Amino acid sequence: MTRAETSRKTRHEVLAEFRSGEILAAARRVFARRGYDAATLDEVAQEAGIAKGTLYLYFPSKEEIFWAAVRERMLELRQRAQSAMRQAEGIQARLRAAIAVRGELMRTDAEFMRIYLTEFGHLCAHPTRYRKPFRELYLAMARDLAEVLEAGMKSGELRPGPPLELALTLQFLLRDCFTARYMGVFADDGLNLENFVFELFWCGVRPQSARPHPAVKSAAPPRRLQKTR
Amino acid sequence: MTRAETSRKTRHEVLAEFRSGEILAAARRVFARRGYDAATLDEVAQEAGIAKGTLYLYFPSKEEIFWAAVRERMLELRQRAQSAMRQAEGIQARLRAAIAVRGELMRTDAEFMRIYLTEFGHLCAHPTRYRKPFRELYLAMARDLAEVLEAGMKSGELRPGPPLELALTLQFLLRDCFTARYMGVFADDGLNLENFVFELFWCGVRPQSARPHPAVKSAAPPRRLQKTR
DNA sequence: TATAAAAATGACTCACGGGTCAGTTTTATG
DNA sequence: CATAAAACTGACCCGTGAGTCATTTTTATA
Repeated sequence: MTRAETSRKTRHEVLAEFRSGEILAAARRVFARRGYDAATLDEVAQEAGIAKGTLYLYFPSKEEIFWAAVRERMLELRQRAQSAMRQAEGIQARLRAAIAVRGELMRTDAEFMRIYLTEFGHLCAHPTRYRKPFRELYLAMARDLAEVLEAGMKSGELRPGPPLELALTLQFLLRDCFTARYMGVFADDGLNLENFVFELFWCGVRPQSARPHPAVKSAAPPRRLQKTR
Repeated sequence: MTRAETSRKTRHEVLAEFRSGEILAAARRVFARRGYDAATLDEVAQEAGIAKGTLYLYFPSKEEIFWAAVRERMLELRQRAQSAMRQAEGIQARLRAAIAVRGELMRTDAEFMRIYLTEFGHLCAHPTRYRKPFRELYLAMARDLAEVLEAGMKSGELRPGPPLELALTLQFLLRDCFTARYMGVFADDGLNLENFVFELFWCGVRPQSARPHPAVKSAAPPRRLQKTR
């Protein structure tokens, strides 16, 4: 076997990869619509335009399909966040970059977002085969952030605190605020979510100057409590 | 029918209420262990020490049992939070009181906490019969908090900002941090969760004095990144 | 104690969906 | 084109669990 042959993917492998990708995309749509438990593999197969049996040529079980669909996106997210943070300079810019990458994903991949938002609790808490790898990936992203925070604390740009816990907190805030926006609880306009989260994380709510919370457009007065919607 | 008769509960009603309570408590234990979907009514009945058919004398469906079990505790939580906030004086004390009440529930009712943490996403997002009332109750609690925040903004104790969004954010933070603690991701010692959340919400992470983040015990140095556990 | 009403029971039904596999179609090869 | 291998199909199998109801047990009453 030549070098070229070992490094190049065979026609079969390329096709298999393509098909897997299609299946995972279809799966994300269905899991987003129904949630993990209510989703059926019949529906996933239909969505992917193949027969149910074919799913089992590419994946061994429903659980594996789900986890593969989620992992794919999480790995991408981590990659992008890492490189965005590396490119930025200074603690503020790095945090904003990390936030922006997550915001970007939320905006562009509604299916993944919905899965992430609704299944997060189960992903973390219930003893499925994929709980451990999920936690590890989630924690790894938090650790990437925590390194930035820790560097900021050393340089004096941040006040000292527990870096990993603060990093997790920031990840939580982002997920939650996007959930809330998605659910229609957060105002749809006049509130830049990424800015809102950054500002809160950075400054908190107490008054330190006459400057208003920058999440509010200066034109608009502080919003009044809104009715349920 | 005399006045006394209309206001007093009959023996039958008292017993029925007691039995319902037992069922809901058993249901909370089972839903906490298994999650909504994996929980079976056979197990709930066994846990309650009754036959499955008996469940249906008190509740019409699995969904209703679940929602009744959750609602009961959420209503209690709201009551307690309201009265705690009313008793406290000043914005700081009121926020701390609201946090303390939630922390207290998390500490004393592990079953409810686990349900709340793991099913939150589904509760919010999926079109079940109980989604709307759940959202309303959750939002109502946020609005209670938001009123306090808004008063603080008017009095200048807080910088201006969107009150409902900030209130929701605080609720999110609390749930998430308790989830993290519960999952063993947050440090088990040296980190007072209620204090940590309050401080972050109040001050953010940027340096404003030499004072370290009070969430860290002064004796302990800032914690290093920890390995997955 | 006799008897009727209320409460409780648990075996049963039935729809559902994950997973299988014998049979069919497509593709690769000589 | 012939033939074998690979890919795909979907009807079927089977465990599961929500919800039912004929029967039994308990309670209230006269």
